[in-house]
Amino acid sequence: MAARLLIVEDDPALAELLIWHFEAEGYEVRHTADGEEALLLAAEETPDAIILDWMIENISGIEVCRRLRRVSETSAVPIIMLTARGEEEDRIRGLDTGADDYVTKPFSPRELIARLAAVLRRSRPALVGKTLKVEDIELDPTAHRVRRGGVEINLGPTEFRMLQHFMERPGRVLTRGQLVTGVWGNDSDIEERTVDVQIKRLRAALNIGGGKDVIRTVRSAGYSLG
Amino acid sequence: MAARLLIVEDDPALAELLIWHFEAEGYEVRHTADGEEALLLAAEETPDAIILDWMIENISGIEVCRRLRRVSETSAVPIIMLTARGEEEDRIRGLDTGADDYVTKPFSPRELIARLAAVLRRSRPALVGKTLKVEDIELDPTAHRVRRGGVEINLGPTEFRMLQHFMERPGRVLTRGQLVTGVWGNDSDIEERTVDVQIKRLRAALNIGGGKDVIRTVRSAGYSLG
DNA sequence: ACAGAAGTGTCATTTAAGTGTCATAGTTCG
DNA sequence: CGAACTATGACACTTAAATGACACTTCTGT
Repeated sequence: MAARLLIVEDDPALAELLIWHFEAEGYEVRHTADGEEALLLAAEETPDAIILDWMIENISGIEVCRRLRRVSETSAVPIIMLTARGEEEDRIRGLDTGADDYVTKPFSPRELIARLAAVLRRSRPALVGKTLKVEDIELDPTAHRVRRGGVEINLGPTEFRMLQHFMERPGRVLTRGQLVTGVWGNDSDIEERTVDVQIKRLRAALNIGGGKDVIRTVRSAGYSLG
Repeated sequence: MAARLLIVEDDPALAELLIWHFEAEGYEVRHTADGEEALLLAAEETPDAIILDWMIENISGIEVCRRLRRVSETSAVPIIMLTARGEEEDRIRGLDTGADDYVTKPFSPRELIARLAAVLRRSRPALVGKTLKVEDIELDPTAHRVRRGGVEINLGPTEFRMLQHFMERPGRVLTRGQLVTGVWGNDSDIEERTVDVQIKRLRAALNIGGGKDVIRTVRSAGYSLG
C-alpha cells in the first residue's frame, strides 16, 4: 500500500520537481498551490503526510498548519514544512504550530525524502515495513501476517486492512465514516452498517483462541483498539 | 504523567544544561555518559524519548541508535540525535539509522525542547497535553476515554459530552441554558430540568469509585466542575 | 474454464444501552 | 414555615449496536 502524500507548494517548478521525486519513490502524490484548497483536500483524503511550503498564496503555510491541526481528521497527519528562512525563531514557531519537521531551502530532494521516511516511521510504521504491536497482537504488514499471543490468525483481506488501520492508531476512536474511507477507500459507497459486520468478523477472528475482546465499541462514536 | 527522558551525553557541562532545562519543562530525566550503559538503561526503563549525542565514549552514537532500534523494547522509542557536524550525508545516515530527528550543535535548548515536543506529539500524544485534566479526572477526547484516579470510567455519550464541556471550562459555572446548547446543541428543545437528571447521572458515574463529588451545584445559577 | 471454498455487502431482526420526562421527595434560605 | 430550587427513582421511549441469514463476488486449485 503506497503512502499518500499531499504537497502544498506554489512554485510550479519546485512542485514538479518534488512530485517527480516522490512518485519515483513510490508515493502517491496530490498537489495544490492553494492553502484553502489544501485544507479541503487534506480533510477529504487524509493523506499519510503533508509537505507544506511556508509561504504560499492566500494564507501562510503556518496558518494552514495550525488549521490542519485543529481539524480532527487531519490533526494526526504528520507535516513537514519547507521554509526559505533559517532563523531559529521561525523554526520554533513552525514546530510549536504542529509541524513535525521542517526543511530549509535550498534542500536536496534526497534529504527531504529521508526526512519524510523518518516522520512516517513514527506515525505509520507499517508504511516503512515495521511490524505493529498492540497488546498481544502482532501484525506484519509485509508478510501479511497476524499473530495473537504468538498464535497465527487467519484474516480475510478486509479484516486485515481494518486491523492494520486500527493498529496504526492504537487507542484512538474511529468513526464508521473514517473506517469506511480508511479501509475501503475514499470513493467507496459502502453502507456504514457494513462496518459493524466487518467489526464483528474481525472480533470473531481475533478471539478465536479465546482471548478477551480488544476492540472497544464506543456508542454513538465508533470503535477503537486496545 | 510526566514523560520520561534518557539523555546520553558525555560532555558534563552540556549534560547538566540539558538536564536542568528538561526538568524545568517537567520531564523526568535520566542521564548517562556511556553508550553501553545507555542501552541497558533504555531497555530497562523504556523512556518516552532518548536524546543521544552523536559522539560519545565507547561506541558512537550512531551505533547506539542502531542497537536501540534492534531491541524490541526500545525499537519504538523516538530518538533525537545531537550532532556537531552539519553535512547532509551525516544527517541522512542519522535518519536512516532510525533517529527521528537530529539537532545540530550549537543549538538553543529552546529549539531542542520544541523538537522533542514535536516528536512526542507523534508517538505519545497523551504526553503532550492532548488530554484534559481537572483534579484527578482525565479525559482523552481522541480515545474517548475517562479516568478518575487512574481508574477507567464508563460514560454514555451525553454524559461524555457534558463532562468534556465542563472540563474545557474548569471552575466555571454553567447555567442550564448554556449546558443545553453546549451539550445538546443549539437547536434542541430539551427541558431544562433534564439537565439536572443528566448531572445526577454524570455524578453517579464519576463517583463510582467512591471519590468525592466534583460537580458543584450553584443554587439558582447552574453547575460547575472542580 | 470450472467447481468448491472463502470472503463480502446488505438487510431484517434481536438485543442492549442510553435518554427525556414527570411525579415526588428533599434542601436551602429568607 | 413556605417559596424556590434541586435531587432522585421510575418508566416509557429512542437510538444504536450485535447478530444471523443470504445472495453475490472473488479466489484457488485442478
